Amino acid sequence: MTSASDIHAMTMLIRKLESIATLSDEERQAILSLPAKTRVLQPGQDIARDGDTPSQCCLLLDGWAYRYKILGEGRKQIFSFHIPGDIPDLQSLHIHTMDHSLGTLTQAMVALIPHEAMRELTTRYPGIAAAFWRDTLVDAAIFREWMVGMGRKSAFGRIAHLFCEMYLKLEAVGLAGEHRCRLPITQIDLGDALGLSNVHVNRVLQEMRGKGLITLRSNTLVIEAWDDLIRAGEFDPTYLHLQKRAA
Amino acid sequence: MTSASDIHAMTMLIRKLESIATLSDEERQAILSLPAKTRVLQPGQDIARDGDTPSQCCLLLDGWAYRYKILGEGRKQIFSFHIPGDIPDLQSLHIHTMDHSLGTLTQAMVALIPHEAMRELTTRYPGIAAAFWRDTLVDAAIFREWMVGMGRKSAFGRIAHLFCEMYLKLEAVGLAGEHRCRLPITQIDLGDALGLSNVHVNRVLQEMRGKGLITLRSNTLVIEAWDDLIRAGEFDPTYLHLQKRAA
DNA sequence: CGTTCGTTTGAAAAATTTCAATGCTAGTGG
DNA sequence: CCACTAGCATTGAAATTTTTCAAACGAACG
Repeated sequence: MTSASDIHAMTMLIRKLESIATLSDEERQAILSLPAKTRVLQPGQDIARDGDTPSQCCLLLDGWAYRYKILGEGRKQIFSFHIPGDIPDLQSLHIHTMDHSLGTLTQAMVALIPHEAMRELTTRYPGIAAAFWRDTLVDAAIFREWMVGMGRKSAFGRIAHLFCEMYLKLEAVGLAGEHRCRLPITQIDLGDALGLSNVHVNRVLQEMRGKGLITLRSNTLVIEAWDDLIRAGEFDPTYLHLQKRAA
Repeated sequence: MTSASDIHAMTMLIRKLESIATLSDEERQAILSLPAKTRVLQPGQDIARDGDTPSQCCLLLDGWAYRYKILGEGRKQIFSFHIPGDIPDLQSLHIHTMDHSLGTLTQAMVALIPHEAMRELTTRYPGIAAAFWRDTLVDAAIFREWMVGMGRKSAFGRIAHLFCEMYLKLEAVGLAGEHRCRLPITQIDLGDALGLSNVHVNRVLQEMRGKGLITLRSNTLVIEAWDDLIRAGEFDPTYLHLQKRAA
């Protein structure tokens, strides 16, 4: 189970875990020997659906994914955006029925790891279990931060906050720098994530551009005024619980 | 460390864990021998504060607690309400810095369990670790459901949904029945939890009363029309991941 | 070159907040 | 036992934010 792409897959996972936890050599080795099948997925494809009972976890190697739930009357709520290194459905290891869906935003490469292998690994290495557990806890901390936005911040503040968050998450795995990153999220998605209409998102983005805070064109975000953006979003990176701070 | 109240404490914890997971006899025994100190707290007292680095977990034995974060200009976001059996700061076991606060809503009795003891227990019993992990995952599932409300539901739907959720959570630990439960949450708290002004909460509650859905007086909630309330809140209990369904 | 999907614009409508005052109730001290 | 207070609930009116609707525009793709 160690084809070239599988080794790449597990290296990616180790990098991600080490951005939020510490691993021993033995633990790293154990992760490297996890079995996995890699797959390439098209944009807009579902990886797991609300109501499913998956038997494997999905490690995102390349591209973007997102978690969401469809309500009636065309309403949709997006819970999170995921980038390479993430295991967006890690929770399925202990929560057997999906209470939301997971899909791709872009073309994506994923590694599928059987739950059974993950359970063996976590049973045998409590330190790895703790690292995975911690990952799901950071996930929850991000949910809380989004709740703060949806509950108590203006549309402007919410969008600003999301931009700061995505930039730092990307930077932590080496996919962003110089206040510039890829952001393959439509204004409709942005609205569905932040609880806004796409029309309003559009207007707020224009306002942000007008104030010289950002540039956002063809899926590329450039943060022109980091400090101002942070202030507008009342952003404090503590909740990301990154080991090496990158703000 | 096995005074009468400590045994009561761990029995409470076992009951809670068994509402969402399955434990073996040996695991139950191990939990019963956890060390703990019980404390009585006054209403409105903080158990842990944003920025703290706690060294123990708090098992709620009696009374209500809640998690929240204070923003500037009098804004506040409440993330969750907690009832007996919950460990509201279980996450502190793997996330060392609090990114929000935990306080009491009513007078409360808590059992404090050192992190060290929790770590030993979870290292030695992967099944218990999995149960605790699962508990934090359900916690996250509830956050997601609140996000759906704040992002995509009307004030009416959000409040209805919260009432359904709290009722089922209480019922699962034997603290509610016959569509009636205690609810020591002010209209201000309700607003801070759901992202609404207290004034608007008040108006929506009147509307709910007018429609004969609920009665809410002196901290007691009576759900007069369960089916209608579920429909209004678009409530589906799947996300609570209770073992014994109680809807 | 025609679709399709996403962005942009304007105008009107709706939900919700804010402000400011008043009422209510339980607990406190006299 | 009663007045007093603090915290919560309620009300009305005006202001604001955000949504909805409807249409036009633009870029990418086959």
